[in-house]
Amino acid sequence: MIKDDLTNLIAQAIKKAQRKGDLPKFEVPEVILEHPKQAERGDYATPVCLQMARLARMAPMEIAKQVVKRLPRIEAIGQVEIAHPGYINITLSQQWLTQQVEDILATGETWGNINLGRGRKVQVEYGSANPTGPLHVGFGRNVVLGDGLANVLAAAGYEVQREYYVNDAGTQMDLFGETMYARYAQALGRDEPFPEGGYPGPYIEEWAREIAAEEGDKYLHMPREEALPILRDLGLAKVLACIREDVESLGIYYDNWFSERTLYEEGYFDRIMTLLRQGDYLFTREGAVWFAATRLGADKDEVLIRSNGEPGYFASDIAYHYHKFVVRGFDWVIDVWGADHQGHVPRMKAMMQALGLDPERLTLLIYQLVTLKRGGEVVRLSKRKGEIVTLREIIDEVGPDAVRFFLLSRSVDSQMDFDLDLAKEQSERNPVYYVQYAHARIASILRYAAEQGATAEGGDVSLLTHPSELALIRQMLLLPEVIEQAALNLAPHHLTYYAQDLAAAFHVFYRDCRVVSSDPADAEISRARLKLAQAAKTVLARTLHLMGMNAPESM
RNA sequence: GCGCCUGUAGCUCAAUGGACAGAGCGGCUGACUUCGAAUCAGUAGGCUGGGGGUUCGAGUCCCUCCAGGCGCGCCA
Repeated sequence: MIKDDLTNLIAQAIKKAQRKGDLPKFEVPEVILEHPKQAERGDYATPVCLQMARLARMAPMEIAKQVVKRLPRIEAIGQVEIAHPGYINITLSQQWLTQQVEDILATGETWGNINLGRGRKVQVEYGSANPTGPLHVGFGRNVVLGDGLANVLAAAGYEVQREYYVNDAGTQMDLFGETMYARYAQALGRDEPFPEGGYPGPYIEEWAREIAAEEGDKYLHMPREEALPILRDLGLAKVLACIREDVESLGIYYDNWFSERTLYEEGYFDRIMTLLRQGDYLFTREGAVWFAATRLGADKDEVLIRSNGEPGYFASDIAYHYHKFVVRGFDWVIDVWGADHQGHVPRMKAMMQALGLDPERLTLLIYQLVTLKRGGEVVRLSKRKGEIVTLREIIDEVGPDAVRFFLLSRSVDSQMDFDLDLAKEQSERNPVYYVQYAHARIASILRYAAEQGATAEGGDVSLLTHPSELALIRQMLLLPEVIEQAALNLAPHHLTYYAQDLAAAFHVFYRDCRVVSSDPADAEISRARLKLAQAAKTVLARTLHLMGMNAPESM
């Protein structure tokens, strides 16, 4: 990536100036390259000479002179300027810029990839809701964020695994089983009472009716204790199929669905308990077994085995993460959590230490919760009453691409409002369609060109000299940097802004530059512009795909 | 009370400690007789919640106050 090249060249120039005695010896700070807000100042700028002023005890302008003197003029560098109070501004050469179009065309859909991850194995776990019903709308942000991040990390050179954690053990699962049993019995006409605290909602009744239709009434003829786990698992299969369908309608496909129950069946729970006991991290209080998280800096201790003998969720979490790191060997694990789980982060970090693992290898990515609105009014949800809005409803109402774009478009730290009416109302003129329109428009131009017998074959990209052409190329070249920024900061929302900028750059190019012309005199520039349009289509499609959206040929 | 997050244009939100704080929507004014007007151009709109501090330089870091969200269970 050109940015890295320039960064290295500047750092080398500084060191060379030091060796030659033009600058005093001091430790060179990290060279930061940024994009100046004013285009006249060039493509890249660095304030590094300002930072070095104190170290060198020289005026920043003078330092900059010495650095620029030692900066090799590679082909990509067009102009280098020193600006008050000590910035170095670099403008890319036009020749090099236009050549990048060929580069993009040759590389294709993988263009923009970088090697930040160096093949390290990272797991992104997201969407892991309790499998007791369809995905709630609140989990929309979770899966969109997790999947978008996974895409970004894959593009940044990590080996990524996408995982869904199936919470198929524990008391809430038993309660779900009792609910299924009651609904199943009711579906077959028996007057079975609804369990205390059971799961309301029409979908469970529907699954129970399906099971009754598929399996008949045989489970009513066996003891309730025997029928419960069977119906629980039949129901679980229905829920998981439903959840899978929900996420797949957003274009999300998991690599692995990991069952919590297997942690117990395959002995990992026992193993971590042994480990924790050996580390002296366990103690008993009031009949329960606790994890001494406060000994490792957490604010509270946590129950592992409740006084009724049942392991709590945290025990599973420890075994689960032991499995992720020790058994499966992930270098890095990212769990995507809503802000309502934020308080557990210190105990997760304590757990890593207790397992002898570097806490840095576990990232808990916390996003703030979504407020659902309809026409400016907050939609109040009551899980207890079964008044939930499902993710499915939102997808059906707004469309999968718009759901992904909107939910991805805010930083994780931003509490966001999702106004359904607004999302639909804007459907003509919202950024989702703005970006997709640009792609469809290019596709249309390329189709038109083909009809007219115009071809990019043999096009000379060095003819691309119009400011709008160069601006479009510059915008395309930013994708690797956007991917890097999104990967480093775990902030895939940058993609949504970049996509709009890229689309805008194309629309401006379209306004200013005729691609397919009937004038024979334009044949040469037309071929070059077809190359540019093709390249822009590639980069736009890539960006849309990174966001999990479709790149339509027409709309 | 304690912890985490947030407060930026009328609304929804961007901005790796760097130069004059940006975008979309909404408002106003313009542009389709050759490639898609779901587009483009122009314009109005800000003491970045208040106050201190660190820094050559702060929307960004620290302290404090105010306001909002989420936690603080032998639920997950």
